[in-house]
Amino acid sequence: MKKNIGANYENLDQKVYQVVKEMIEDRTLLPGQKIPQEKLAKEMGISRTPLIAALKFLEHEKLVEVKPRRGFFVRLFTTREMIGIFEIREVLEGLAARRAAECITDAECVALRGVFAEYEGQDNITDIPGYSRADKQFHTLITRIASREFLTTMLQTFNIISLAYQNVPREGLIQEPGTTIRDHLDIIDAICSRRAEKAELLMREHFRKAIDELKSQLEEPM
Amino acid sequence: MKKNIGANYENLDQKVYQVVKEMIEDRTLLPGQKIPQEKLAKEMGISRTPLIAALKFLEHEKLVEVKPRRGFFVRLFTTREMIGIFEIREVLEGLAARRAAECITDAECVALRGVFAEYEGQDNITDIPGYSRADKQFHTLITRIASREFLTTMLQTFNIISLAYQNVPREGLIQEPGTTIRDHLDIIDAICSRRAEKAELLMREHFRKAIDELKSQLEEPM
DNA sequence: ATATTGAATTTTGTATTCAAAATACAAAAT
DNA sequence: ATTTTGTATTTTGAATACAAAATTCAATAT
Repeated sequence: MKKNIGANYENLDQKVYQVVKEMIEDRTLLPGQKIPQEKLAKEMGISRTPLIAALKFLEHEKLVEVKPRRGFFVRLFTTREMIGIFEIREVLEGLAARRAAECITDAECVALRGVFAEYEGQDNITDIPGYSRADKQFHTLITRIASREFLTTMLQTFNIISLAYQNVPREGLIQEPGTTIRDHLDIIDAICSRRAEKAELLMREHFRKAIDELKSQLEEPM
Repeated sequence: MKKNIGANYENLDQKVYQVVKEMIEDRTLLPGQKIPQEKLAKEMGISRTPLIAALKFLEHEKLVEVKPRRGFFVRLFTTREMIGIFEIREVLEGLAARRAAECITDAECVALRGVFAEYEGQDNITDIPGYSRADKQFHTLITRIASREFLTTMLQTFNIISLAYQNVPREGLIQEPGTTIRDHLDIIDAICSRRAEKAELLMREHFRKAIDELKSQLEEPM
């Protein structure tokens, strides 16, 4: 019998990919900035080869952009592009919410309800970083409960893009906590009571509000 | 003044990527098969470096799979995974249909109506390869009319996966032409009459039928 | 002062190299 | 006849090498 010990040996690419992704996420690498290959590779104690492989991955996720013969740059998104991204999140997370409602376990319900527990009933939410983290967790958790491989990969990327977007002081939140908390709790209720159609609908409405907000930030309408 | 001549010099990666993608699409490389790097690179007259870069791209698109320390393999999809892919296509192409209805031009309407023109009224469609090509074009065209950068990239990939799936004799079609032609024409009507909501709804229903068909092919239900 | 030129330097794209791991296969053992 | 072992061969992952392109920056011209 063949044992599978050490069968999935992780290669450097993946590790480097993770690290660079985090550097973009936590704004060690800033949007628009050129990525210094040699320097970064030296810092990480590796050669350019695995770094380039990682950057190619990130290019595909649109977190990084290549300008031929000039190098890799951290992607800078326009509001217009963000609208496109939120339109996709709208339908994809709508799907995730529906799927989650269809297959959530009781234990997962408890976890999901816990995410915003400390903000519930609070009439003026001031802890923006904390709320932002809860927001991110809310979306991640629903995606995970839906447990669809492809969906998860795709949404992880969009989540990062969304939170890295523009408004740094507001920690990436498009709308104010006071406005969104109600939506979040309603969505959680729909999912936990296994109302799939409703969960999808509410999630989509939730995103449409963010899209409207983004659209209002545009000079000319679309 | 600085001229921009040759500014966007294409690098090998992209060309190789295109070529390998086509090899998967036209089944020169078969699902499950290991990709012989040295051999392929030699055939194309390049080194392994750009080939690996291209394969990493394809890995991200899920057309190719890496098993660490054993190489790249053409991805083989299970019916269960295909269901996941079609669920995503359902909502994404629903979005594309809605967007298309919102911004289609008269010229594009003519083009769109042309896609299935030769099959309209035909009571028994026998030209499967031709219909399969029309089907692909239908989806591609709607996506292009919607003109959303991200959406286009993502759907291109799923389209290829879908058409490369299992049933080779049927050219990738999940359902029979006789069943789908009606759907297609209705969707085209909705888009051309600028009924965005309806277009999205119809497109989603269209996909749900394919999903049901796939589900019925499963041993155990989901 | 500003713009232009043209080395010197850095960085990129790709090939080459090399150790470590995987695979193939022949010989020996069960 | 099948399984196991040991060795040769191939392939991978990653570093290094290097020519071509881009950038920098000081010197010169406008």
